[in-house]
Amino acid sequence: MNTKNPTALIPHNHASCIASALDKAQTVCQRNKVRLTELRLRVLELVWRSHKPLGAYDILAVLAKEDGRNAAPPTVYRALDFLLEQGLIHRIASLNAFIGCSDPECLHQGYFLICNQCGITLELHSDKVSKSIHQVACEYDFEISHEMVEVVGVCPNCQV
Amino acid sequence: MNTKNPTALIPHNHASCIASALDKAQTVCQRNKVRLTELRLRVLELVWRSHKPLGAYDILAVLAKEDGRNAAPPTVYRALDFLLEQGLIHRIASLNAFIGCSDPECLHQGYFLICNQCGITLELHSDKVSKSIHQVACEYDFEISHEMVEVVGVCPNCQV
DNA sequence: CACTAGTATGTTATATTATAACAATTATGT
DNA sequence: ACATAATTGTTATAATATAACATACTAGTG
Repeated sequence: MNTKNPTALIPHNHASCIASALDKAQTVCQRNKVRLTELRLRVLELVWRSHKPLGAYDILAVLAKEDGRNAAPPTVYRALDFLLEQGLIHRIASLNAFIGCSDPECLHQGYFLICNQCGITLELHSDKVSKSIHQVACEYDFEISHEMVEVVGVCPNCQV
Repeated sequence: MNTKNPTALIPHNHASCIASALDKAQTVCQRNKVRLTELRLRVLELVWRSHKPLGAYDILAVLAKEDGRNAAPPTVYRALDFLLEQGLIHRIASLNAFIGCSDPECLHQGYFLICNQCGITLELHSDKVSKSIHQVACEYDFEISHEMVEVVGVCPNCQV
């Protein structure tokens, strides 16, 4: 019953994914009146290199290898914190890793489908999921500030 | 619209929470033909000391202080892994911590409401949430193996 | 009972992820 | 150019987790 074919799961020109993400980031940062510095832009680009979540220390390694920038962890974590605050990336708690936000221009919760074979991770925006969570929280008189939904399984490409 | 009053959020005889959890654990382990050793039982008891998720190193500290057992991390992590496998506890990914499973006698996914003020964490079993997640996964032809739903917010007790 | 195979725990070392604290540098508005 | 704030650099360390191998315990078998 596959009714959706997200870009991440089909062959595509990924360069344009990256370009579009960096473009949107510029827009968002201008709107928010914050500075998308060279470092932050570079970290965002690295996060967007694939549709798989990327760890902070992986980013550090690329910065060292490709940019000759022997940065220490705080440098990367600060850039990641900035990108998180601006809604340009999400953190995947179950993987201690980060992934580009598919729609940074509007604030939202991200729900994720994570393939445990290939690592590709889809970001969903499901009203049904959102509503069911808010409803059950409401039943418990619980005031939601943040939702984390990470669904691990096997993507269609990796199913035998 | 508070329609539910979970034990964790109201004053209660917590000793009986613990006793009941340890009791159920015995049952589960007998059924699964696995050994609930002294250490594993003790770790489970510590996890059940409160309705707040407990870190592995907190457990280590209690073992050292109260039991004079100067265990190293692997000792605790192995006990935790065992308890996870038997479905006696859940791991809260966003907190790197562990909480007792409220209904270990049947296998299930746990959805959690986590209070960011007092730390108390409720485990939910919501068909609505479950169905919405499975439905959206199905739309993407995604085969679920594990769901993580951790909702952070403020519990009724902590609301101003 | 002694032996053995399997399970559980102990121990040492180290990997991985993340943050605190302070110094140096760079950008921005006046 | 100057003062201020924001950003990045740097050093050290905290917090979480696992690998690898040694020892001890348990349960079943002859």
